[in-house]
Amino acid sequence: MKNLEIVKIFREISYLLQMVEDDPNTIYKARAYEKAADVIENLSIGLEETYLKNGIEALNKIPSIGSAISLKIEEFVNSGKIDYHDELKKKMPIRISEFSNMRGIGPKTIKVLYEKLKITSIDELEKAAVEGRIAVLKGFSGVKEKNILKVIQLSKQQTGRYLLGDVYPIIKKIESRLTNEGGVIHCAVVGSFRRMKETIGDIDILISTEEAEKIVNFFVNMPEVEEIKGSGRAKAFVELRNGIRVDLLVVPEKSFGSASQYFTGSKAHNISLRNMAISKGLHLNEWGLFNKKKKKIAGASEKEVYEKLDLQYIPPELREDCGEIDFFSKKDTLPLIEYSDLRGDLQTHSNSTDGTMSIKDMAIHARKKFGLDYIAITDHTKSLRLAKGLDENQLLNQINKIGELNDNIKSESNTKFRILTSTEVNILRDGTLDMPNNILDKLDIVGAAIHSNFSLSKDIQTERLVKAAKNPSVDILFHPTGRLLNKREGYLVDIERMIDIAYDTKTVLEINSNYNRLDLRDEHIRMAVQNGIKLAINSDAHHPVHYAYLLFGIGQARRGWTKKIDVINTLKVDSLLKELK
DNA sequence: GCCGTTTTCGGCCCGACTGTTTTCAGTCG
Repeated sequence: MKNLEIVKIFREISYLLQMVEDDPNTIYKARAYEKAADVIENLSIGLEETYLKNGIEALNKIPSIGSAISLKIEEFVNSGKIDYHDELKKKMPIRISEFSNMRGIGPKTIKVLYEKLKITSIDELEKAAVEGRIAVLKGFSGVKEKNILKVIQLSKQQTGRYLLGDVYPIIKKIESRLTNEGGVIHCAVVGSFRRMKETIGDIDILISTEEAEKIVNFFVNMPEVEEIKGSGRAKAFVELRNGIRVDLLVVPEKSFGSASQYFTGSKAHNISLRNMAISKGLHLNEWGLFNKKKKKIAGASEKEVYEKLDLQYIPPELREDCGEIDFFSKKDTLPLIEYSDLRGDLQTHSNSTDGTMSIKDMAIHARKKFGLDYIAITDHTKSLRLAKGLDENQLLNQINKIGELNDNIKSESNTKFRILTSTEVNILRDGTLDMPNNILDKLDIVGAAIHSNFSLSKDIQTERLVKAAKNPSVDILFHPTGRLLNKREGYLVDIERMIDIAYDTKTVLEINSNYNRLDLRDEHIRMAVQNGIKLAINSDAHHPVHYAYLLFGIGQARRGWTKKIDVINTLKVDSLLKELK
């Protein structure tokens, strides 16, 4: 995938332009490259493939990519570099990647430091600050010099983005405390958390109150706070002991909707929305939507803000400026899957293999604590030795055992809860399965997954999955790309071909809800749904508490524009079984 | 450099906070 390489180059061009040029109009050129980088980063198609297949005109059709930038993409595909980028680097030979993630120090500051002190790297910057050569510069001071040293320390221990599931508990704890504090009218955690992004850079909290000063003070003095980064009348920024940054915005209740819209983002969505307001002669900011006479016409609720812009309410998970504004300006409706729509879970594990609870306990928790109507027990098969995978006889025994359990459930509790017989059958290197079809066909439902040989070439890996999908016994492909967030890229797979084959063979693709996986990812989900693929949202629970992960899977599904009807485990169990191959 | 329901030229999101510039530039979200 060349996309991310191009993104990096365009970001560098943007940064360098802000340093090299003094013309005030250059900032717009820089922003154009930045915007193009943002768009490419969220693209589900490959630029190289698009160009090779349909030429430069196809690149030109991508929003924010015009004639000049598409030429640069063409140049990169053909030669692996962009001359314009190299020229800019010659003019300003600094290590941009070292500076670009230093909070509070931007291109203008770096430019002065390069011109006055010939600083080109973090090491040189640190040395200059330690020696006191920065404080004496015009426009700088001892305070700023100290701040630079602090930011350098921080950037050295950069933790990057946090997994949604990792920060979820602490976010809920802080939200609950703030909600219950006297004077707080409404409290909402917004930002990328509310958009259910798979990773979170920081935590954004919005509060409506008439006692702003008191609330800001309460916030910056919470026990988790390690350091106050900044604090004003309407905003405060802190860093927690675990390193996460939390931003607070405080507004009056009558602005809660517009502030919520503004603070939820994404940034790109907000910019598009504000442009839309301008085109209607209106003005949008966090305090409200205003007309030409500066009279406020919306702001108390988000719904009101969107409606006054002639839009339907846009769910937070969709606010990425990826076509949602256009879509919701029309009368079409999008019956997105809701967080309460799942009736069952089609990947769960018991202590027969690498789970930690009995089948019966997994079932009881699913029914009583999570309100599910059915689960499939998908223990691993024999070739996954690490997980004590089941062989043919063990699997046949499990089928009998589940039959008995189902009978017991029926007679004991008079409920319709059902345990489905299933397995997570291992896909071998050549695409065959480690369990014969005559055994698999005795199961209610079959999931197949790759657990080995991750480094095969894209073609071979894709054919391996294609072969599994073509197997008439396989109903679902589990965690289809094998990625582990922040840990492992996943194996190479031609996602478009996989979607084609899934369609032809009626194979369901999984959205694995384990927050370390979230696989399929959002753009691929959207591509699958657009192509009529059916999905299953599963927890991959190895313990009953893991059923809670379904929340993250549904969030991811919504980010991929998934409708309730796209997801087979929103069906009643009988209808579900009829839907399968 | 991109883009078009006022525009193929002339616009380009917008407000808060910080620091030291007593009026604003830089940076961020």
